Amino acid sequence: MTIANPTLKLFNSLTGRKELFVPADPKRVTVYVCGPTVYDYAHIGNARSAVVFDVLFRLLRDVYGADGVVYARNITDVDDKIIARFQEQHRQDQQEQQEQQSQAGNQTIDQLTDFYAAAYNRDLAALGCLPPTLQPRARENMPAIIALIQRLLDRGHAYVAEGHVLFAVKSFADYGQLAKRRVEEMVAGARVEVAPYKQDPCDFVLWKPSPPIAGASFDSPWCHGRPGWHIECSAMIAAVLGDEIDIHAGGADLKFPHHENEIAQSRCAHDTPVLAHTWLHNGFLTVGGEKMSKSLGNFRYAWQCWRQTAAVDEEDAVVLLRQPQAVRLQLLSAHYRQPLNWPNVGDRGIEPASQHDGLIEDCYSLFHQAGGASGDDFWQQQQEVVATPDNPVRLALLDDLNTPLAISRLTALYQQARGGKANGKGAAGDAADGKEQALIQLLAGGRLLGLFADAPSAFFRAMPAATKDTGSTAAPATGGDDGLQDGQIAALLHQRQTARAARDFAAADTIKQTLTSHNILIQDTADGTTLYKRPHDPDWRTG
RNA sequence: GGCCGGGUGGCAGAGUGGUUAUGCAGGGGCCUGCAAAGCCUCGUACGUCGGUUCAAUUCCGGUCCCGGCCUCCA
Repeated sequence: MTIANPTLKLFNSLTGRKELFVPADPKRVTVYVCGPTVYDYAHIGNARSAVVFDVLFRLLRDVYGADGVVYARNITDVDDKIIARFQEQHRQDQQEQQEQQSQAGNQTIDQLTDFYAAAYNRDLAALGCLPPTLQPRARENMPAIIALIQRLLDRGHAYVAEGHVLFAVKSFADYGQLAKRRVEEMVAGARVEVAPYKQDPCDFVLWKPSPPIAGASFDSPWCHGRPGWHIECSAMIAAVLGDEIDIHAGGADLKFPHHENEIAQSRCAHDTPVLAHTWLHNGFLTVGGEKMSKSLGNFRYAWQCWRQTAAVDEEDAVVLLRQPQAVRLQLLSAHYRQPLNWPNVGDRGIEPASQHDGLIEDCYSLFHQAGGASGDDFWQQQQEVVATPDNPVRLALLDDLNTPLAISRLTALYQQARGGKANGKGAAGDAADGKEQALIQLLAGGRLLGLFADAPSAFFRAMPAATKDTGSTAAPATGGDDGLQDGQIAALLHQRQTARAARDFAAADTIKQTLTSHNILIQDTADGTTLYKRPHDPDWRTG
């Protein structure tokens, strides 16, 4: 595997600088991203993190080869919030006996975590995220977690107090390195939990006692209980990737204390100079300038951004409000380290169309046009296409994942491929060839961003009906099926032609309005024929 | 209080020591009976005050705002 142009630069939170990324082993680049705690659906801000680092995964695969990258994203299925959620659900079920088991009908904690883990993976798949190479779960790694805690005890970095096992922050000189904080400063103005059994206010829990709870408590050498929040990641990283990894990523709010504590645990247990060489942290989604969060209540579930219900039993019955790919592009429309403003939900409760919805559709139109009879031939032939080293989208991503720039480059490739805005310098002879190449690189560049996974025909079949802001108070169209058959449309168009020929424009426009009200778009052409299409059709039909 | 990050045209959002992305919205034009589609085109923005410089939105300093983290959080 040749490594093409391996000049990936990434902003490393650990050093505070943009650095050239150099993996320890180019044949096995190791990446760990903090995954979800599965007690609820992911909101769109959670999805941002996964989407951003999915782009990283794709770029690394491009540079180091698909087999050269190991990407682990955990599932946290042991957590106080999960227990709380389960008990709350249980109470509700008892209160509303007559109600049919709603979303999950989760009888056990196992079922609850499995349910939300599956929902998480499904939402991300819809957003075009590749499955991670590995998806370790906390509960399945309990022996590794316990062994790691024991190791920290043996090495004098942890102690037992009143049934708890605690990490001794004082035993680790570099504590605070990632967050760039000093322990004394934190304690000073601090809101750290000062428990009497802590040797130092900043010490944090590795293991805590718990009464037996099916699926959420475990035996250990110290007491029956469950692990603290941070130890699972340390244990799973070591278990599936190694003691020292190349990249560790997550949301900016995980930097402290979560990642700081991971570093302390892992480095003290393994006696390593770093846990990860490169640390990446993504910024938040904001709503009206405020961080989107569950506690503020200003969040949207990811699925709400493109479908009406979370139910997925019958895919065909699900009404798409928007293309999930367009939601993905919107998530990538700001640089990952910056905050990204998420528009307020409109009166009708649906996500406003983003400014990039049109680009996806336009690109697909080109693929479809290039795709022969089925419309999919081009897309099929280019299944294995990769970006050239100088693909402008690729170059933008190599510079610290500059996705906004990449999107503008995508737009330029689209213009080139379509032959419009003749700023393409390939004016020399091979204009057609240049367009063809641009189209291929448009597809390849888009795939680096995680777009264009669907075949054109499938994409257009799934197109939501036009819900352009018509000011109508009616519910959004539920699919654009309007009862008008092709024959009826042709007849109406014929009538309109006749009226136009007679210069009876009032009659002609009445017919046009009828068609428009049925979501049929029409287009008169220079040769006198009239074309029409429904919003989800890729091509104009002759009428 | 400590530590980060940011203030760019109507909105969103890149970037750069001098030629000033991109998208959305908007204006004008071609085309059209009218539209649609397409094409062409326009808007010279960088919080504020100083400094460095031939030249600063871009570098430095002050200042004013805004956001995040320090507690569960992507």
